[in-house]
Amino acid sequence: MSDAVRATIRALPHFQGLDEAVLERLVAASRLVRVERGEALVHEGRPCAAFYAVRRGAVRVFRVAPDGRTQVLHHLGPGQTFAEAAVLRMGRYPASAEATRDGTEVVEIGAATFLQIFDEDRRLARVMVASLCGWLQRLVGRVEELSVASAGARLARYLLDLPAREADEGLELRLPISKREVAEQLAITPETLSRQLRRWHDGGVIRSERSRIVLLRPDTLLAVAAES
Amino acid sequence: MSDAVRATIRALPHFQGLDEAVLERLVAASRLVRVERGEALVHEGRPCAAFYAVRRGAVRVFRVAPDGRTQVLHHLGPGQTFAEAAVLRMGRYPASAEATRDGTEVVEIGAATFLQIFDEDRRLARVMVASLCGWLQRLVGRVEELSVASAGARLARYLLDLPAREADEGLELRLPISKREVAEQLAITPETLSRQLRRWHDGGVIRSERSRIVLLRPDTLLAVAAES
DNA sequence: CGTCATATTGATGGGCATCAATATATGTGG
DNA sequence: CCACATATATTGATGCCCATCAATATGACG
Repeated sequence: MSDAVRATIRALPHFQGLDEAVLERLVAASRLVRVERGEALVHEGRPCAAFYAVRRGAVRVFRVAPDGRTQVLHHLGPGQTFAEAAVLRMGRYPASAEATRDGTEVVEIGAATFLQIFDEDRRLARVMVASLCGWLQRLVGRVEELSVASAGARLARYLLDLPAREADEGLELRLPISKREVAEQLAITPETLSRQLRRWHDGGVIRSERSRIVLLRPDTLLAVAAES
Repeated sequence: MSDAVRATIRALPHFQGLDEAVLERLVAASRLVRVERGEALVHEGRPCAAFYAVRRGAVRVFRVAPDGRTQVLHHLGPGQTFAEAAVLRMGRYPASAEATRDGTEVVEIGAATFLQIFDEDRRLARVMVASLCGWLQRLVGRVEELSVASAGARLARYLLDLPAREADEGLELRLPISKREVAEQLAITPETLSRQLRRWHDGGVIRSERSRIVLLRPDTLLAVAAES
């Protein structure tokens, strides 16, 4: 039980190079939370008391626009963290998060202890800052993408960024999330995604069956990703 | 000369509450840079050696897509800073920046000294982290905006966020940058911006002459900003 | 096997970019 | 001060991308 928390925390990039005693304080301030698909972890606007590391399953971070439509900011998998920024700022959560898989487990790291250690240990400050900068760069990339890239280009980039392995006919990869979720993350509709895949399929660029996709001509996708 | 640097640095939110001696070290590590419109300050991909605070004029931060199109990430005015994230990460600049006014002055703050002080002074760490979180939240807002909001809604939000003053007929405001630049920042074309303003003008929502705009019915704009 | 979420496919329309032409500033040198 | 050059702004015509609505298909799972 507590071992699971300990293992997750020790594996986080944020906490590399910290003393044993400090790590144990963090472990003591944390707890394992298990949620089912659709269950909320944090609510936009609520005062924040912790940040989270995903241990199993998947989590999506999203905002709800005034008119009720939701925009997914990130899909997170095991080993990834969220809401550090809110904790450091000691404010309210700027977005909501919920599990998208049954049996999702996250480690909840208490804000108070964390902030205390942040003030004591210089290394933590540096590593946390690096982590925040990583988020910044990812977001900058998304802003650029959303404003200049077409739906096809965004999808091409997404596919090319997935882990793939060599196969007879080309690069073989698996969608780690459902197509609906992929569409959400790329800010397109599932219909558009489906049509785009079919166009590439008909053009002999990919071979697609269910969540398994083989890139027959990755160079063509690279061209699409670069274009428009 | 050095007084200008000193005044700018002392006024930055990043450096509030620091000791005199520390501030002077920062001043010593900084220099005033004067550039004309269109001159570059930092280049995407170059190793970073400093971050910047705008003292006079205006600066735009942008990225260039593979196909040559540029996307403006931010327009910055006096008192605002950029590239802190790159410095803290000690990497390369993730975007380019250039002046958009003649006679623009920025204070260049050397990375080495800054990082040294960052490690020594806990307050600086906290304030810098807060600053980074601010950038994060702004970017999150832009991602949301770009993916769910229409061009009209984005423009409405932009206008409503500008400083305005009461006038006889409504709220009077001035565009701080050219309409072309506004369009760039909102990721729309100047034509679309022009047409949208005209539609509101014809509808009696605004009165627009050159860069001066009077919001006759701000509530209508609020509704547009909330919608779609 | 029935139920429900996910996926696919078609038809339609609107928003916004693109191309093109003109107007209006803004600035420069004679 | 005017003529010219250049950037910015406006307006129109056209078309495409993509969302929306709707229907069906194909899973997943009790």
